Formats: sequence, structure tokens, C-alpha cells
Amino acid sequence: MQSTALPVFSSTPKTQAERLAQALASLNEAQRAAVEHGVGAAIAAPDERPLLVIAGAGSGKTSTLAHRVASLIAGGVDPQRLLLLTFSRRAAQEMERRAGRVLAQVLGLKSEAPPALPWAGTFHGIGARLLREYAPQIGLDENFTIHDRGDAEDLMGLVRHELGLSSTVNRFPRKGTCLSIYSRCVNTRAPLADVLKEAFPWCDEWEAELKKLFGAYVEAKQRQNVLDYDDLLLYWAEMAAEPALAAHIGARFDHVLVDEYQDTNLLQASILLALKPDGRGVTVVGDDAQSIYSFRGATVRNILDFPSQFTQPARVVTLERNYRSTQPILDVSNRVIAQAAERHAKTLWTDKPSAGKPLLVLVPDEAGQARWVADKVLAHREGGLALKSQAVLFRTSSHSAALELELARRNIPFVKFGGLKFLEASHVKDLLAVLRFAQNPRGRMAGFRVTQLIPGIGPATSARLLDAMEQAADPAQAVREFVPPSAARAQWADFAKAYEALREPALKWPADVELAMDWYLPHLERLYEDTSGVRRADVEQLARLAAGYASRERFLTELTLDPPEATSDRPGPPLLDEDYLILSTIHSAKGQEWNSVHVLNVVDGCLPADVAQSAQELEEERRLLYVAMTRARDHLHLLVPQRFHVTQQAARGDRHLYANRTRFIADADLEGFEQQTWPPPPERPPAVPPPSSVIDLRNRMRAAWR
DNA sequence: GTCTACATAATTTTT
DNA sequence: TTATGTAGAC
Repeated sequence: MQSTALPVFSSTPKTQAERLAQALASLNEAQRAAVEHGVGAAIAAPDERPLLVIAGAGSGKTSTLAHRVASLIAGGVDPQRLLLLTFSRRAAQEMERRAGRVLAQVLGLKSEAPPALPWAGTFHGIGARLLREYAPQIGLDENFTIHDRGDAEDLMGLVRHELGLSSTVNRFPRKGTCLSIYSRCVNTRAPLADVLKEAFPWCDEWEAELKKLFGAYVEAKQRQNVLDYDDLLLYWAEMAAEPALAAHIGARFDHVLVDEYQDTNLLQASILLALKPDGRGVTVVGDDAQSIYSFRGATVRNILDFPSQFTQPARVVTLERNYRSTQPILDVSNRVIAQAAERHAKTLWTDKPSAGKPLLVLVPDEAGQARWVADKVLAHREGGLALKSQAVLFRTSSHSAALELELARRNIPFVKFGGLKFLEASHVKDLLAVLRFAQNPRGRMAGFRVTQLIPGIGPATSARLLDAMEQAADPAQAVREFVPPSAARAQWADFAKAYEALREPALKWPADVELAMDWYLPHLERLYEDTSGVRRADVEQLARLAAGYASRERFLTELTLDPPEATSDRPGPPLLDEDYLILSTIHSAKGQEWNSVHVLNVVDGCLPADVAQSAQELEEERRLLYVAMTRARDHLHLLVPQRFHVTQQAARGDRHLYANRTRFIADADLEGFEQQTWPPPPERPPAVPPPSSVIDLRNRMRAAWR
């Protein structure tokens, strides 16, 4: 409970100080300590230590951070000088919205909009911005384009092929695996040999070849003027390792706040440290119990070691009071995480009244699971819970397939987050490649893709063109002079004309999209005869999306760094007032909460996923379950299908296997749940007692042969 | 050189 | 089921 006496206002507060005090009155003591740390010009000797906020699930972390941002700005910090690094774009927008609301209250704004936060974004997004700005200082062409995961894999595949490592006989790691290894080396800043030993032991024998491959991959990226996701961090970190540049960038920001710090990696920590070596103005927020991104190089060490990393030790504030869930939900969640090996010990508590125990439901199979969830969702809606306040979470995107069918069958609208599809569709990639090729003529992946859409042009001709463009001082000139094989002549001319138009400097965005579509749509019709309708709709959707961005560069960059994350069961943008159920991978559910939460497939093999083998990976799976469970406010349902299909190896027919409840919930933990079996076991008819006579059947059998 | 038909292998989470 | 590599026809 709050121990400090709070000012009581009889009427609307008059001064800004009063309004600020009123805005902070809703916070508890720990939250207020985090908000007010080092804030306020009036204080004679402000506390300049870096601040670490350990924020348990549902402890009002976002609210605390938003209040801190608002008080900083209210206290005179220029929003331009405030760097806010979040985990996703969505989180950045949410922060801007909530800080804005507090600010409007504190500044007493009526109709005018609160100040925006121009430097709120992800590490990758902010990195891209800074790199473009400082490109001349670091020998980078500012027109660089950014490879998404798919492009990066394709380029890796190409280089791998060129080095003669691609034949099937030698079983060299596949391009996706190669990229994962490379990415892990970059993000953990560890030597290749260590990464192989720890995370990819089955690729150990290829160390020398991989090293050569990665060298060639880096050179290819540089020749083509492209950066991949990792480069955005790596270049930023390397830039920040240069003292003069680090000082220059660091001096632009009075405050640097980092959200979800438990899911940052060493590269990100090194950036932070380089920008603010003494830790002044640095705030990081996170929860080691919710670290679920180590597959991306994130390390809990960042948050565990934070207090001693700067030239002055950090102040640590812990938020343990949970405002989200009922006590029974917290009880079972606490028991799941209590088994974790290494953690900041803390136990969440709440005084939120209970709505009964969470449910642990045994269902026969995935179809039964889907039916049970759909039933329950509808029942909750009958009871007054909007679909939007209910969510279904799962470990792997494909786990929701059966449910999606069931929902469609029953006309329950839903939106699915995670496991994104839109940008992976080949026709969407095609159109984007046209725009990217225009933006950066040296980007071979885009050029390779686009030119091979032209009938009669295959890999060899395409490579010949791209080589010519690479050599030429003016790549556009090389396109004009290129002589295609005679079979492709007419179609090539069309392309060359379109490309010329797209390179026209006076072209005003989004006219580019119209031009690109005019050229591409006939190819789409030809390539995807039977499915061209839906694909056309996707391309048109992309064009509508494009109109919302300021320029071609911004569109391409932001779409790559912040792809549309939701797919809906119906085409077109979901209407704002429409109600829909949320389906989400657990990873994409990070930071969110719902009134009612269902977790699918809480069985060994799914959660933990069977690919998780090492002790470390298993620990992360445990935290995943913890994250999923702590998303729930009032209702939590864990589903345990007793049998499920292994769809992967469908070649040998529909195999299924019998599943066990996840190992993370021990028998002793079951008392925290209300257990249910569905459908309920059939009632046995009352047994009729047999007649009491006894006969010796065995004797009769023997007698038959006497 | 291009394109198609066929065999074969592997399959999480995301910026 | 899908993505990737290969062989063979044009």
C-alpha cells in the first residue's frame, strides 16, 4: 500500500507541479521512484546514476516508463533529445501514445497534440536512421537498401553456390543455417569456432569453409550497397566504437531509455555503453524472467550485469506488485518460474480479487482443442467479454491451424500475429524487388529477381546484366545498352522503359508504385494464371499501404524493419470498430495482456518445443510458458491435447503421437489448477451383479479330450 | 541458356 | 507440405 501522504486536490490543480503530482498519484512507491529518479532541475544535486528497473510481469512497466518520459519532458527535456529504444515498432507507438496522454494532462493541453517522440523506435530502426545520416562519415552510400531475412538468405545461398558449396552430396549447411550461424557470431560477438561448438555442433566440421563463405558474403553485401538486419547494429556499434563519433551521437541525447532490456544482445549493450559511458541519463527496463529471444543472440547477462557496467554503479528499482492478474493465476505462474535456474529472485503479488483457479483442460486431440476453445470464447463473449479482450497463444505459428479452420467454420473473426506471411508471398516480393532495384541499382538480389520475371531471361543473362551494371559508372546506362537474347527482346524493351521511368529523379512518390504495377501485373497474370485474383488483391493492398509513406526510401526501409505483423481471416484492412479474437505466437504476445487467455498445446514436444535440447534452451522454453501465462488478467486456460498429429512427415500417412502434459507443470503444481476433461467421460451404466453360481470352465475344456 | 519435371531433404520463435 | 537441387528436353 502507498505509505507516502499524497497531496489532495479539492479542485482542478492550477500549476504544472500540481498537475504532475496528480498524474503520479496513481503510481505506487516503487513506480514513482523509477519515474522520479534524477528528474527535476530544482534538485540541487540530482542523482545521476544509471537506472535499472526490474519490472515483473504486469507490474505497470509501460505505464512507469511512459510517466518517466512525460515527467522528463515536463521538466524541460527537449523531446528531440530523448532516445527511446523499444523492442518493436508497436511498442514504440504505444509508448508515444501513453506518454502523450500523461503529458497532455501535465501540461494542461486542451486540444493541441502533445509533443511527439521523434527518436522512439527499435534498435534496428534507429540504427538505420543514424547510419543514413552519418553515411558520409563512415564511407557508406546513403542509398543503401536493407535485406530482410529472406533476401539475406538468398544472398548467402548465392555466395554459397559460387564457392561450390551447394551440391547435395557434401551436405554443407543450408543457406538458412549458414545465415543463422553468421548472425549469431555478429550478435554475440563470439568467434565462429565458439558459436559452432555451442549452438551448431553438427556444423563443426565446416568451420574453414564457413569462414570463407562469411567473408565472401560480407564482400558481396558491400559491393551491392546493401545491409542486413545485423549490419544495422554492427555498423552502429562500430561507429560508436570511434570515440569522436560516439561523443557526437551521445551528445545529441540527454536521455536514453531502453525497454525490454532482457532481450537485447551484446552488440546492443555495447552501443548503449559507447553512447553513454558514464551512464548519465540511461534508463533500462526489463525482466530477466521474461527473456525469450536468446535464439537471436539476446543474453540475460545484459540485465544481470547492468548495475556494474558504467563508470558509476546503477540504481536498481524493483517492481513486484502485479496489477494484471488474479492471485490464482500468479500462483501457478510463480510456480512455473520458481524452478528456473538463474534469476533475479522476486515473487509477484497482487490484491486483485480472485475469479477462481485457472483451468487445465485435457482434450482428446487438436480438433477437440479447437472446438473447446471456440466454445469457451463464445461463452465468454456471451458473458460480456469482447473478442478483442481474449487471446489464444501458441508456441509455433502452425499450432493454430486447426483452430483457424474451426473459427472460420463458425464465423468467428480473428486476427493472427506472428509467423508473418504477407511479405513472404512471392508476388509481394516481386513488386517490392522492382522498387528496391530502382532505389539501389547495385542491389543484386532485387535485380536478379526482377529480371528473371522476363520470359527468356534466366540466371545467366541476369548475371550478365548485373555484372555490366556493377562495372558501369552509371548503372542506368548499362540497362539502356544491354543486349538481351533475341527471344526476350520485346519484353526486355518494356522493362528497360519502366526502369528508366522509375529512375527519373523528378518522379514523385507514390507514382513509383503505379509504374511498377503497370509493368509487373501482366507478368503476374502470366505466372500465376489460376491464383492471379488473390495475388492481384495483395499487390493492390501493398500499393494502398505505400501511399502512407513519405518516400520510396522510407517505404522500403520501414516495411523491411516493421512488416505488417498481423494477418486476418478476411481480406482488406480490419475495420477499427470490428471485434475480433486475437491469435498470437507467444513471442509476439510479449508486453501485451488480455482478459482471457488460452494457451494451446501445453505438452512436451510443443512447449518445450522438441527442438530445444540443451539446458539453456529448455530454460528459455520455461520462460516462454511463464510469459504466456502471465498475459492473462482474469481467465487462464491451458490446453493439453492427449494426441496430436505430426503433420511434418505426412509422406508416411497421418502419424500422430501421444503427448504428455508439459514438464514445466509438475504433479505437485496441479493443485493450483481446476482440472477438466473434455468431452466428459461417458457415464457407465450401473453394473448388474453377475449370478453367484461358479462353474469350472477349465475342467470342461480338459474333459472334452478325455 | 532456359524451362520443366522429378527427386529429396528438412521443418521455431523475429528485427 | 514446401523448398531446393538435378537431369534432360528444347
